[in-house]
Amino acid sequence: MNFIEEMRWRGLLHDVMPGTEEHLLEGKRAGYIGFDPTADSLHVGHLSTAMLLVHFAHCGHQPIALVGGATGMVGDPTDKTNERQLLYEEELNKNVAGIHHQLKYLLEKAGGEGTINMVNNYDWMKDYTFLDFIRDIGKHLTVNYMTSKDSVKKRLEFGLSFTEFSYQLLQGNDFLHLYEKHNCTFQMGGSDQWGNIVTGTELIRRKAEGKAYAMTAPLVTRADGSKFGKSDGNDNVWLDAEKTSPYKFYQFWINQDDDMSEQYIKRFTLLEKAEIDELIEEHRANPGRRIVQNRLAKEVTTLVHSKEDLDLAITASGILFGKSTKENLQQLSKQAIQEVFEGVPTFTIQKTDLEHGIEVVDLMADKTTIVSSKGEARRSLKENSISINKEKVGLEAQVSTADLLNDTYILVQKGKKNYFLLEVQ
RNA sequence: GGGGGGAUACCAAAGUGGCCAACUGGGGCAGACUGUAAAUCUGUUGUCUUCGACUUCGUAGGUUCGAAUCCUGCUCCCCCCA
Repeated sequence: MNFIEEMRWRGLLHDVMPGTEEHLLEGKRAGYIGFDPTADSLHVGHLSTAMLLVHFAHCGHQPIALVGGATGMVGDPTDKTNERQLLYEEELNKNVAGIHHQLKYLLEKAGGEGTINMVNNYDWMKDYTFLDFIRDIGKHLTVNYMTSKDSVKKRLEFGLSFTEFSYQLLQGNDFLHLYEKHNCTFQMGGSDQWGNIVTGTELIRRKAEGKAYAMTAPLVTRADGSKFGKSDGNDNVWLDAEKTSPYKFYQFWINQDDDMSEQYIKRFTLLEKAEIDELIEEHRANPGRRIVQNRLAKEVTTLVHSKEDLDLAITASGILFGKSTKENLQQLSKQAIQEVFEGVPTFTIQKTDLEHGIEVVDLMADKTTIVSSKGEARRSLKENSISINKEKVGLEAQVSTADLLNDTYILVQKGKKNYFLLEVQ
């Protein structure tokens, strides 16, 4: 299958070096993407680039995933306005291990065992001495060339340490190394990586007198246009089930608006063009059924987590968003509740607190962190946004042991989408 | 080294002695309408024992019946001249 052609219809082709398509059509090629260990788990932003490798493998090529044990120590200045904080070695090692594991799992699940070649640039950088490096690598590139990169230029005005300035040399050297040792002639990445990638192909041309190719994909943005993930806040969607539960992960995809879901289904699933076209057509004919969102959520949750996690997420979503009532909830067994609400924030409260009834305000503000203050608790009650066991409650409402589901649980809902489970002891 | 300007809630930005828990915009959170969408409209966005009280306007003091607003020290930021 023609990889570039595939990328083109999926809307994943932002920039491509001339001759790349022909080069890839000549036979099986090795291509890589680098991931810096900025956290111990990948997030959806990484997933979008990781999918490039998945598609690459799917088209019959050899994917190489590089974990940046070395580059992570330095920090990529791209899209950073401030100098990056250096990571401690211990934290770095943990991050490398986490990311390594996730990438391997993901790629093998999508492409079969043994499809992925995992490398860590720390392995070839750790014994490289500074002198050797500046003589071997630094000699081939001019500072003029390096400073002309956008990632550097933007920072020159505000300051950029020599450390981060050197980042592109490290990434360039990675490409050179893979070219020489793994016959890797192709690098992919997000569109912000173009500068760093080109440094690599340039280095290969000058030092190894070889020819290497590259392509970048548009960055995934949220509905509001901001870039996914990285270090902004905790609203990131992580691949690690501990950080973002499969249920939440599933909901993330379900909640995408129409435009986004059409983009995402091309990017994040391996479905064929004909099938996707059909889904989109069906969806547009009847948008209320959210066909694309549902399929997207199903595919991605299965890929990243598992079929079992998906089934639970669907069951949970059905109960939470379907027309279920208090009676439905009461019919659930204790075990079913536990399974369905896996990953929903849970608070433990004392049974004695409930015996004589307790004001909902006190319950939410004192016994849990559903709201951050009593003022907020009252406000949300006035706004009519709080439900207990699927029934809206007002300011005066009280909760007692009579409200317990299965003698153990109370389901609190704030707004339409935020659920909390209270477990009585 | 000299001169000038600034620091206000999540962000931006008004307010320059009492009408200020603090205009306005963005963001957030919710409600209505919907399709768990978008757009739109509405409410809300310091804390509490909530028709009232308390704590907030860089920081520490002071003046005053009363200060985000005036004075002094300190810290940090920006600009201009050398």
